Amino acid sequence: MAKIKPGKNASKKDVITQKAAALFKSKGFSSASMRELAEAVGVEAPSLYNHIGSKSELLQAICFKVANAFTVYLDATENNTDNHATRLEHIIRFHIRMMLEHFDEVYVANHEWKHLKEPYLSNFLMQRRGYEKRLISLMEGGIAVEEFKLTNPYVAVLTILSAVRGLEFWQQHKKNISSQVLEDDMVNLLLKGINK
Amino acid sequence: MAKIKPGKNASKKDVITQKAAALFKSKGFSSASMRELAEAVGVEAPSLYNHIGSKSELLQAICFKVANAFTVYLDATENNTDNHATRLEHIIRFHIRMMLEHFDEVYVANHEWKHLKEPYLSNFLMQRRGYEKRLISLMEGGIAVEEFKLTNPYVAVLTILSAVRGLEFWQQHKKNISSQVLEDDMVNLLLKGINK
DNA sequence: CATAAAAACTAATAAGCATTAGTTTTGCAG
DNA sequence: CTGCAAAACTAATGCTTATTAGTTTTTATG
Repeated sequence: MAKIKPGKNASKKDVITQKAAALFKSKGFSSASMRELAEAVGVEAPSLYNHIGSKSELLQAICFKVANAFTVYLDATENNTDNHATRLEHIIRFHIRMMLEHFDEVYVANHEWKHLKEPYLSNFLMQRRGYEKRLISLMEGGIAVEEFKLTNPYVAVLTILSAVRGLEFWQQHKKNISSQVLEDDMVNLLLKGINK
Repeated sequence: MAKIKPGKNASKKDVITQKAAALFKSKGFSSASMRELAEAVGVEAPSLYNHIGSKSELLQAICFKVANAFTVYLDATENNTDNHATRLEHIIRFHIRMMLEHFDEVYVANHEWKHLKEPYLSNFLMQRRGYEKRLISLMEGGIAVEEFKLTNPYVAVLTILSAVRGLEFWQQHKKNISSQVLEDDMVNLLLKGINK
């Protein structure tokens, strides 16, 4: 039978990982079986193991790809000289676009990280916690120079991250409202509430 | 061996359901086993079936208990004569308190509803969709009478619901910040952004 | 104290799971 | 066109799962 044909830029492993993200999203990591994944890929289950190490490894790849993307963007943001409000806006817009453009993977990283095995679970949580702390620092800095309203920075960061995460529910209505309008509307809503 | 002792107001089934909510929250529905649940209850796994019908039934009970609580509160809210902003504030506060006081069950309803079986899955989604629509109507009404800023009502409702849902991440910091402060801060943040 | 129901127990079933072993097919390099 | 490595296949293993059956213990009632 025919081999899995890799796309132009995607290795076979990448194809499997992408299908896994879609499957883990729709059924959850634990309920998703390797047989189902194999069927989505167009192959028998044991054949997958010519390309990947284990089911867990797929979850790891997805979660850390997402986590690293956010970390890298935040690194870049911290190294520029925009004011706090502008930097925050860029970060929010990046979150929204990640949500819209890499929906399956972001969804899985947000929902299924619990099933990571040690030491990956701890690593993931540490990275996530570090990310939050850096956002909180940005918020505190903006409050200190009076770019943002005086408010609990934890609550503010939570509210913003959670609101953006909520886009996972909006996927269904995608057709009724353009991505750009959605992005602008949500950014406005969040910033006009926090900007002084 | 001793039977499960029901509390003053809680039947044995209620005890099992509460333990199930905690377990489903921490491990996810699919990964949680009836053996683990039995251990948490203090009994052997097959003994659970003297009180419940199946694992699925537990998930149904949890999800619909939560869904019904929200629906009942919204019914009451729609029958009073407060203005739109006040009604919205009450609803937000109710969501926050549900989140803080019935954390396990709300978390499970939010995260594990996917594993409901038909026809319960469809029922749940219909009820949820109906709830969202009623909130959107409230938002549209408030926009029409200029109590709320002119904005996409879908995005506004999404943002509010998602922000409140995000409290599931804040559980850890509970000790550092009182429930009342958290509630007030979050309500302020959400309303000052939406109120004209 | 006797009796009956409720609820616990142990043992067993059947299905599904990720993964490994061993073999055959495919496709590219020389 | 030959040979080798990559990747597919089939078959099998061992484990875990929810749930049922059948039996014994506990609890409440008269």
